[in-house]
Amino acid sequence: MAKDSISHSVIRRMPRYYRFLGELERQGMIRISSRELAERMGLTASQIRQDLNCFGGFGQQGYGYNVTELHAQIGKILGVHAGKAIAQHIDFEKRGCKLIGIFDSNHALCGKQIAGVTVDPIENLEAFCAANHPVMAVLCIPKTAAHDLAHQLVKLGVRAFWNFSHYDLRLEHEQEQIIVENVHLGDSLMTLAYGLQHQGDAHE
Amino acid sequence: MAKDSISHSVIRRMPRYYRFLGELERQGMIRISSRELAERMGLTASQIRQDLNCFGGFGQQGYGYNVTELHAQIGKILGVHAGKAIAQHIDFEKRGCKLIGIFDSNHALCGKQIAGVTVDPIENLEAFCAANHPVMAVLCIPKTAAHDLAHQLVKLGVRAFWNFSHYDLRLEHEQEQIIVENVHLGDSLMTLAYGLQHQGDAHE
DNA sequence: TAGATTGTTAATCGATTAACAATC
DNA sequence: TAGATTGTTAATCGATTAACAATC
Repeated sequence: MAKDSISHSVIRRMPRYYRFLGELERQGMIRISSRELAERMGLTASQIRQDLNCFGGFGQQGYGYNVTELHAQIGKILGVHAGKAIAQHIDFEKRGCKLIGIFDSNHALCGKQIAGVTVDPIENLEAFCAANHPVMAVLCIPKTAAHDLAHQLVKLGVRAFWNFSHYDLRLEHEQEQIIVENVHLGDSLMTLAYGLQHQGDAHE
Repeated sequence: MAKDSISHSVIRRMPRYYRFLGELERQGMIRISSRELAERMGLTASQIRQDLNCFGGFGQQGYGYNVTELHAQIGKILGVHAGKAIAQHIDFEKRGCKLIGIFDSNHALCGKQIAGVTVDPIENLEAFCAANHPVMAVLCIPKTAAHDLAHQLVKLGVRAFWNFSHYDLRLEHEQEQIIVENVHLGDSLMTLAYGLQHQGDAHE
């Protein structure tokens, strides 16, 4: 049975299960045991069973898990709707989202097409939100602008932020909860650089 | 005193300390206590002191930490060399790295400039590596190509991978350790979408 | 010196792993 | 039925927090 509240570490692992199961399904695999999935993913079988049982008993004793069904179940949990695999790098639709507008303050970019969407001047943002009620915003802007723009967007009804500015967004709203995923690619790069520098430090 | 091996959770937090301290320094702050830094970063003072003491005692009892010094120390730990703030979104130099080559299999893109570097056809990759000995590679390619290209790059001497393909790279090398930072923006987006769907689930 | 705040040890908490009864 | 493998409880491990003596 689904628990009251799922820990963040569990949720963060779900998309990875989703990816692996999608791949296995594509390869024609019908069933898989927690032991084998664990091997492939570099986890323990226990952990996989624990994780999945946060959401429900998707397996069958003596058999394992049906790949297609488990993939679909996790897709449902994560809110992935049926969607065509169209776009390029980040396939929004495949992940249950639809890219409906792109804005830039640099007018030289406006009018150009990105992933099938025309770039609009930032001045049109307010009218666009009033007309289309977007629920999520992707911020790829300098950190100096991130705070103000995010607050403006909250006023315009945006409730989720995928934030790539080098700034830790923390947003409040009286009525509703605002959710933020801060990506920080710079931090990721520095973590990698640290590893590079300390390569071979660990004896053994 | 620096510990033998630092846990990954600690290392992942260091770039964030680095960012915050850089900002505080820029604002002219001279000293800061673990308590105040904790408040600003949304952590506990204990955790900050524990984290920093993995690398050494940078503070002073009764005083706190010198912002500039601590920032510099963490920069040193993370391997950030002096570097001019030039490029746009990901400022490699600011993070101790230098972008020296970009390759694409799409010949239409070759010849164009990105962040001051000319895009080369992928066919030139091998000659480029022989001449320049790059130590890190950033992979923004379809997952079908990631595995093979990464192995080719290991043969060409690359020892660190910043991997954006939707594929979990795991690389081995007899002599040297290969380090990989798998980014998975798709997973990040799905985590966000989950939160959006379950907004307000948590009572209170 | 007295007050503040670190560095560090001990206690707590949460997440991962192990074990095993339930059951397909 | 016997074998396999889950779902779930208990044990372990690691990370975070609390406490406090050291000391600036």
